[in-house]
Order: sequence, then structure tokens, then C-alpha cells
Amino acid sequence: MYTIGQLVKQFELSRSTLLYYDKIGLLQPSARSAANYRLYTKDDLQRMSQIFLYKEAGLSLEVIAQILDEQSNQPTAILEQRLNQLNTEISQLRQQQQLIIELLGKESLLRTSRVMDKAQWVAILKASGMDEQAMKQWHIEFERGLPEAHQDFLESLGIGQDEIGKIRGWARLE
Amino acid sequence: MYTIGQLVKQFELSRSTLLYYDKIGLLQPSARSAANYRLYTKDDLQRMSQIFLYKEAGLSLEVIAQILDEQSNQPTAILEQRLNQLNTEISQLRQQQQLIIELLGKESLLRTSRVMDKAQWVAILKASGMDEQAMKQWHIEFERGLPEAHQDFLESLGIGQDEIGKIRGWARLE
DNA sequence: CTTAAACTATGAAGCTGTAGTCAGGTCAAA
DNA sequence: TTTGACCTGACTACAGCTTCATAGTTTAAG
Repeated sequence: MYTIGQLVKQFELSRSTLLYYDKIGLLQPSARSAANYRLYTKDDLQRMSQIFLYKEAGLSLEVIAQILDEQSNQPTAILEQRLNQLNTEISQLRQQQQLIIELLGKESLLRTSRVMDKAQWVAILKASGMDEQAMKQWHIEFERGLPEAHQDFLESLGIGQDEIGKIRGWARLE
Repeated sequence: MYTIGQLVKQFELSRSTLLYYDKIGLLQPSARSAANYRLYTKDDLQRMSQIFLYKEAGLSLEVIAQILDEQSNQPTAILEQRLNQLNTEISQLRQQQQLIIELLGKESLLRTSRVMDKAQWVAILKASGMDEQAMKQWHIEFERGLPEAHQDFLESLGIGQDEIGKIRGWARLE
């Protein structure tokens, strides 16, 4: 049996958090002491570590509760959905990066920032021995093996949708 | 003079949002009609589009208000700070992706997901004509030109910090 | 001219996932 | 016995809105 303070230390979260989980029914201690203290069993700990895991994956408490309580629903679908959501979130953040770089007036900052440019990427590939032909081939292979990731990668270089469309177009054809 | 509804259409946001902006003082209409309707001037529109821009960059309303109202503070520093924040946010989301892929049992999903694997990346480079030597050179160039981006990219392939450390280590030396 | 739809107003409460504060009850050790 | 560490429930605050309730105004149709 563990008190609330012990869980707080184990999982490095605040007491308020556990109180809240109790209140919303996500993690309710299996017992109470004579003095009405919350007492968590090993099963509760087990449940808590599941919650922790899913939280790290970015799931909402509501969704976590669904997974844990309605056993019928296997988590696979939910996790896949979250994976998709993550893709859109990341791409939104990348758009924010590109916008800020524009606002800052490009040149000065591109060098210091960790955001890559199309030109910089091409320069690196050239410097490591790739020629035009090899790069074309690289796009083709990328598109064949991981079309979605190809799209994401080009976006991350700040290339516009129109140009991306063209590149992927001819990469698919060959 | 524009009513609140006209702004709603122009900027594609909800009326409640504008009411809220009014309340917190971020965007207060310059005038009111006889019936006490909010009336926005062209200057207000101008201000709104600035707000919109900074919002797209992911700045908080509080920070936006600072930039717009305290003209002394040039936005550069704030934007650079946001750029840094974006890097950590993106890398957190990538960690969530990797975790979910683990939870899903890897193999089945890696093929359909848009997340790249080290193996997949290497396969693409090989298929487009790179050999071991060229890849080594590629790391060296990447590290020399954009060390931070190199780190980010390796992280995005799900490579552990220890291995990343090794790769960047020898890439720096040569 | 009337009436209904479509607009506008104010104010309050709700949402998520915590963090923190309060006044007090409990418990083990010195 | 008294300290001090722990615990209790209940409350407030945060961002950036949304929703709700209630009501006044404008505009177009009939």
C-alpha cells in the first residue's frame, strides 16, 4: 500500500495531479486508511504506469481512460490516429518556423538556426558526392519507399506545395 | 467602418474570438454605433492582420500585445526565442511518434506510417547510389554545415542519443 | 407595416491538465 | 509533548477561447 506522497515521488508528478485523477475517476485508490488517507495498491501502481506511458504518447486523459476501462477497444486504432495527428502537428510547427524565418529577413538567421534550407541540403548532398542524376534517383527511391515521409521532408526544407507536387510527380513516373 | 461580423468573414475566425480580444484589450474597436455595435476602422483591420501574422507564428496573445503596444521592443529577439521553442516542441512530438511506434509493435506499422527509420533512410541512399564512404562524407558535410540540423535529423530517424553522439563525434574529427 | 431572420450586445460559466494555496487533521520521532 | 513532515478537501488560476442565456437592433421578405 502506498500513500499519495509515495506515488508523487515515483512518478514525479504533483499531488494535485493525483487528486485530479481521483476526482475524474482515472485513477482511484483501492483503499483508504483509518484516517481517510488514500492508499494505492500495486494494481493501482500498475495502472498508473500505463497512464504515464500513454500520457508520454500525448494522449488526453479522456482517451487514456477509454483505453484502460473499455477493454473491448484495443488501443491500436487510437494510437494510429494519434500518429496521424502528430504528423499534422509537426508540419504546423514547421510552417511556423518557416514563417518566422521569413519575418526575420532570412539571410542573417538561416545560418544560426537549426532549420534547413533547400540550398543547404543540396549543398551537403553535392559535397558528399551526389550529382544531379543521383539526386533525381534519390527522389525516386524516396517516393517509392516512403511517399508520405518524402512529402514531409520536402516540406521541412521550406519548399512550397507547388514545387513539391512537381518533384513528386516526376519521381512517381520514372 | 466594419462591424464585427465583417471582420469575422475577412479573417475567418469566430465572433467570440473578437469579443475576447476586445475584452483583453488586444484589439478594441475604435468606435461604437448608436446601438452600441462595435465599429472597426481600417487601422483596426491593419492591427488585426498583424495579430493574425504573429498568431500564425505561434506567439501567445500576451506576447503579441507586447510587440504591438510597446514599440520600443523590436520583435526580433522574441521571434528568435520562439524559433528555439519550436525546435524543442518538434523534438518532443518526434519522441511521441517514436514511442507510439514502439507501442504498436514496430514492424507492421513502420511501412504505412510516415515516420522514417534509420534502415529505410539508408536503403534509400544506397538505392540512389551512395556507398558507405559517401554516407560517411555526407555526415561530415552535414555536421560541418548545420550541426544542429544534423542532430535533429538523426533524432527524427529514431536513433538514440548515444549513437548520435558517436556519429557526430567522428564526423567532427575528419 | 409587420414579422422573422440575422445580426448585435453583455455577462457568466465551461473546457484541459495541471499547479498552487488554504486551514486544518494525522502521525512518528525526539 | 511538541515539532515537523505528511495528509485531507476545497478552492483559485492559467490560455484561449466556446457555449449559453438573455436581450436589443437591423434588414429583407411578404
